[in-house]
Amino acid sequence: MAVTLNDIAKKAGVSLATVSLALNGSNKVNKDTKNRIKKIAEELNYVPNARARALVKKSTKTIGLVIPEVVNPFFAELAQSIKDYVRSQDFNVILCSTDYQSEEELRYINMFRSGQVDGAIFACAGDLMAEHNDLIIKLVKENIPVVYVDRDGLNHDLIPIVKSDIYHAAYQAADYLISLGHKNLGFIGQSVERLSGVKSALKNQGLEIKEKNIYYDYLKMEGGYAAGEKIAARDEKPEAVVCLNDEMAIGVIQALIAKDVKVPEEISVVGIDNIKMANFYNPSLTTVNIPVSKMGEKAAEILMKKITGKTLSPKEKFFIFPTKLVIRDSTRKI
Amino acid sequence: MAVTLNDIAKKAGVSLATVSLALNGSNKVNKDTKNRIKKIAEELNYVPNARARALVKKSTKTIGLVIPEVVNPFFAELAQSIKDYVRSQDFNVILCSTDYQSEEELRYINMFRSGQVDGAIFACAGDLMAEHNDLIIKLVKENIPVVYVDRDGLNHDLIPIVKSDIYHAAYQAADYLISLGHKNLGFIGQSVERLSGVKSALKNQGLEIKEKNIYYDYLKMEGGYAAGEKIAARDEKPEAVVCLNDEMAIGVIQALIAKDVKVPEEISVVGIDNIKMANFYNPSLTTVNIPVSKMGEKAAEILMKKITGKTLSPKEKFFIFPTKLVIRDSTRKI
DNA sequence: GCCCTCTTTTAAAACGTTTAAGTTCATTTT
DNA sequence: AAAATGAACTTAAACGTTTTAAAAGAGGGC
Repeated sequence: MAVTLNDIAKKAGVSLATVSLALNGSNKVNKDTKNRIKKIAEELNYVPNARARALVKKSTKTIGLVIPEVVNPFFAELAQSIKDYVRSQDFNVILCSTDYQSEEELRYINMFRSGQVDGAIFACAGDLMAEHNDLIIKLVKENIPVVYVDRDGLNHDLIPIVKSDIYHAAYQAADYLISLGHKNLGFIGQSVERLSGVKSALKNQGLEIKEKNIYYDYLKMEGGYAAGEKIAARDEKPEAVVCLNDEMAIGVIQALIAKDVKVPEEISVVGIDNIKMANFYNPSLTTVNIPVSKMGEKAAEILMKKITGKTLSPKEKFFIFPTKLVIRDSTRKI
Repeated sequence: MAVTLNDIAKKAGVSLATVSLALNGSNKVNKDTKNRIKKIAEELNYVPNARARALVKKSTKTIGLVIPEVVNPFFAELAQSIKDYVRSQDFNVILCSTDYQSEEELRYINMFRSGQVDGAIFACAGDLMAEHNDLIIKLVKENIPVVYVDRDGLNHDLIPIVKSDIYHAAYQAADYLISLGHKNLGFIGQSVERLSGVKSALKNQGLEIKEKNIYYDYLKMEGGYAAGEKIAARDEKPEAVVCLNDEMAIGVIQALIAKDVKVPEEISVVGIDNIKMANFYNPSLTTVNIPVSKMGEKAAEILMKKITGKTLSPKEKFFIFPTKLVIRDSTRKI
């Protein structure tokens, strides 16, 4: 059905090889024949068969992007920026969301091994995925380059990592709250790294976090809401809370407001990420900016370098982005 | 480097065909040899080459999903639901966001023609993309099935369409505002279909929309914010506004609040879509639910039917989902 | 007319599968 | 004992490119 090189060859009265060479712009074929062939290809509405080409070129011009979910502004922005970069190099991205399921990630790893992609980016998947690190290293050894985004791996030579200083982000958030005069802080979410950032900011001022002010809720808005409800129900509340991310922060605020606890008058709330909504929420959200678009772009750039066989600078093997406090209306001075 | 059927064949002392048959579970090969072959394949860590398989099977087990942007809760949810469905059939999705650029869509159409996907879904792209409808029809005739989601096409036999009754959604929104006692309505966004829904709800009550209450701003939060600022600056404001989508509604509310115009006390605002944030915003947003996940799933289901050569019922060629008013706190009775 | 060189074209292998059409050999049928 | 059947396996073509090595042709110099 579809037009092939052979069809063009017959019509042009030349061999298939000449057609291939001509269409790929080889300078070994006569200019006139080249033009004639191109014209015929145009007429016949020829499109090279990507599947056949992939087989011989050993490349699909496609990368895999593994993220927990697209329905999450942070990952959506990451996906967008990665897609934008690779598209500029004529690559495509296969969307691989795992929904935080370990088996799903496994399925993707196996798919990658089959050569359906030329490389892959794995973004922050939580600790449960750590068990796959060995498999991913195997993948890399089988010549499918991988780069990590905000995910811990041991072997930066094999798997470059692009990350933000998430520990420092939490530190900045807590430190700012302390500077506003808050002493009794809370933390919402499960993240060892962030929690320890908060703790060390407190420690620097001779303060501590109370165990009962730590809420290990689910890392989405619903989780934040649940934590907010529990806080609202307490007599003696924390004065300010740091949330794992902006979505949780919004959930917390929404729950507090629903229970008539005023933000920031009664409790200051700060998020992490600086998603777009942080600026449009009411009250607008004080947060720590994570330059996710830049991170995505850098990760894509590094991956493309690996795919095209370029060598990486040491810095590119462990690329860390700074974070920045963004002050808005969900926090106030005591 | 990578293990092939041939390697296994040699090691097992059989022909390559037998190996292929055995691994694909054919019952034409002796049980013992089958097991022996499978064991060897396992030992050698064999993974079938997806590129080679794609060539002979004329299928990549991949579909393309064309959306304007991922960074948009509506499309993110659409993408997620589509991905979930096709994944259950062992397919993958290539993320094709156009950023509302017509040329980008064109590039994707050409990529699809090259056989890199087995089918594609095109989601609501606005009127500027209409020029591609003919090309997309050509694509379908070249045996790449397509289904539209909330996008107008003429030929439902060739291109099935899954949509929500967006006209009715706007009608419901306006009708509800009228029932609350509002007479002087506004509309924000560019959408012929939605605007006419609003107009006809008004007409039914002998009312009309004033031209100066229509704001043709850009369909994102920033656009909503811009419109909200303009409204806040007016002396005689509309009593209530219908927004093209929830994001715009949030932008409008944020601008109004920033200018000390109370929502809903002074102006009622209603959105369309019912994104997750609508429920978590403050005030929570009255909106009209568009069942985007269901739409995505249905579109994926229909596309898979076409890919696997099943015939569609007439209903599936034009599948329309009902919308539903969701009353929250951004509207109030006069 | 012959040898060289240079340009242009072609044949054929390769990529790694799937699968239709054999072949072989043991077993059953007549 | 010859013929038919059937199970188990193999051969080889096919998928549509790319690419290398070889062939063919065109001039040029002697």
